[in-house]
Amino acid sequence: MSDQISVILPDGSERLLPAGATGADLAAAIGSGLARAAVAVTVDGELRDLDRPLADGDDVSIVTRRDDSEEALYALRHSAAHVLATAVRELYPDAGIGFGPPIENGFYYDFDVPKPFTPEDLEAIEAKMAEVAKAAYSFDRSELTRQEAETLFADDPLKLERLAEIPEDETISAYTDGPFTDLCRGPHVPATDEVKHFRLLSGAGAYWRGDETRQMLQRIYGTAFYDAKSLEEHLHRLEEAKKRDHRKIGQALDLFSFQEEFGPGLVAWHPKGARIQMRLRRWIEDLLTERDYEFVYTPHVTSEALFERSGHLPTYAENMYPAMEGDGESFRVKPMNCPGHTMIYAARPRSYRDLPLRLSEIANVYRYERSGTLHGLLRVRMLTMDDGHIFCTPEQVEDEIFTCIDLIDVVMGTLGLDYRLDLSTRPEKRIGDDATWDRAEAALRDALDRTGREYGTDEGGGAFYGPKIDIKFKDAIGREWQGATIQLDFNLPERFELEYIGQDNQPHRPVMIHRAIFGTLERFTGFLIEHFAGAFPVWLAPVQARVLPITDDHADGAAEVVDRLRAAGLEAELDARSDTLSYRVRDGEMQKVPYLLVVGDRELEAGTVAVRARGSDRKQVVMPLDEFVAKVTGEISGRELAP
RNA sequence: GCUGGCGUAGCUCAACUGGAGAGAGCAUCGGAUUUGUAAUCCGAAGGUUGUGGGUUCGAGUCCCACCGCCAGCUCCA
Repeated sequence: MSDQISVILPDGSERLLPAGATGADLAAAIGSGLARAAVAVTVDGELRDLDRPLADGDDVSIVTRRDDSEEALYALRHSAAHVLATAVRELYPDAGIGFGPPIENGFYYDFDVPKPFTPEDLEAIEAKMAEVAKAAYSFDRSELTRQEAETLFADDPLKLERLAEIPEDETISAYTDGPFTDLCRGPHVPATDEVKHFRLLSGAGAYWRGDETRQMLQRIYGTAFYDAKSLEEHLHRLEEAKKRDHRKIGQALDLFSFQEEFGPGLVAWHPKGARIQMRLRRWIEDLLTERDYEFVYTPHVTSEALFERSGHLPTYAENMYPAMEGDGESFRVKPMNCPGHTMIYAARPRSYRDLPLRLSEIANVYRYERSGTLHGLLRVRMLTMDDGHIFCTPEQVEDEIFTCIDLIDVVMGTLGLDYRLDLSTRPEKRIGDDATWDRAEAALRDALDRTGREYGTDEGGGAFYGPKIDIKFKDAIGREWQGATIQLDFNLPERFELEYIGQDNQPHRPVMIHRAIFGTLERFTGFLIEHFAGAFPVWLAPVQARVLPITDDHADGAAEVVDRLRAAGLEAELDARSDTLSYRVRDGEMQKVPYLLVVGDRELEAGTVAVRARGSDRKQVVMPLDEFVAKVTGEISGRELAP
């Protein structure tokens, strides 16, 4: 064995190091500044501790606390989780130790303790963490035999369980920081004093291994950064996100309500919220009409037999409202539209000439979601799907998928949203033969390739009845949302024995595509509220213009302006309250009205309006009323992101 | 569904360790004011303290059950 090794740096250059040199040694060899900033390394793309030896030929990159990379934060937060566990063990020596991974924006750790942590407990733990951090314990890695590990964690049943699952050929490692040792794959920052800027955020119950049949542990969530400013910014973002909460804004703007009298998860759309719904609905209906969809209506309550046949009752019953009885028969409220649409397909013989048959129904469906999962508009029990099903030949799948993605692109583009596509392929448990799956996945891939967009692949993430494409998009503050889905289905055509007569005069089985663009109007509206923080572009805004007469003398003139706006199709209202103009301007701004039109002597004489666009402070533009109408109707018909 | 927390006027929040008729701001209503771009003044009304039991001389406050909401888990559009 040579006494020197050569490693490759990110710029492609090679560096000679003594055999046994570590990442820290490499950093020191490059420069003292780098050595001080280094927290970890990546070797061939894999994140590792700084103090592990490098091997000849390794592709090494130093991860520093300054580069704010995902890797750097990963190592820090993973270490912060250990600091948390160290602190908890100091305060609660008998606490069982579950998992403590870094997660997006932070970390958590699960503990087995007899009593949940209170906010005061969290404060005490946070204080203890600061002590642990200050003590600057180094994170020491040790590799253990299975035997040693079992001895070491003999008192920790959760760790033993985890240990038993580690494959024979995998190295078992543990990390020690001061008084605490944890079974852990690593890597970590060099020492606990790197964990300076952290905050514990909340505590909550979490099932061991995420399995609801297992015991519940107490999870503590926290976050950590390398510098105080980033931590502050993150906490500030959390505050901002709270202000955007659609439940708060929905209340403030009088868009919708949830009331005990309706029942959990059941939303009542007030007039202003209903306007948003209506705009979205008309928009998607127009888009679908242009794309040769046919609109259908199917019963909201149907015989239970339909859902027996579709397979929903055997597999989906717990998400369905209980049966209601009548004339000795059982009926169910529909949780999905697909069985109904399938029946429409099956209502008469189909020829290949009829295909593709594109059916859409923007209908309310009801799902009996578990009570604990309900969440504002984002998770409800009455939901309005912009549902559609395409029945087509296998050869048509690619074109149809492409058209669906293109439609999504139009919708996302109009709203100014960046999105990404993910293909989910065949899972272990599935129906249909491999040839069918091969063809289906290839069709989805070809359609995705045709878009020219990048897409991710989730191998094995498809539904048992077919592969799918998911759309994820980011909102104004960087949060990712699950949006549209396009799903291939071999199951329902099978169950309902759907057929079409092909060119060869033989019966064939069609492919069914489920797709929703918004997903549900409820969730999508909730998303839009948070994305725009209630300040909708004028085409979506529930009130598009509000007219403010300066004094009572201008009220009649202002009312005429309102009439004129309404005649032009705008949602306009008059605010002739006897409060000061300032007061009414403030109210209009708080109600997020896109345009406030002030009307006084000057305007009435000249036939103009003084336009204050939302958020423009004192800047106002005086323009002829006709010009304003032309401008805004243009913005509305173009669905512009204005003002 | 599970674990924990919370539930006071339309909204946001007060009410000392259980102690007299549960207070305030905003919103609402009435009056005054007639306003030129983010809160004019005065007044009034508004609550069986989520619901139902219980403990107590006395319960918004303590106990139990139920309902709902919130956070998280699980599930998911």
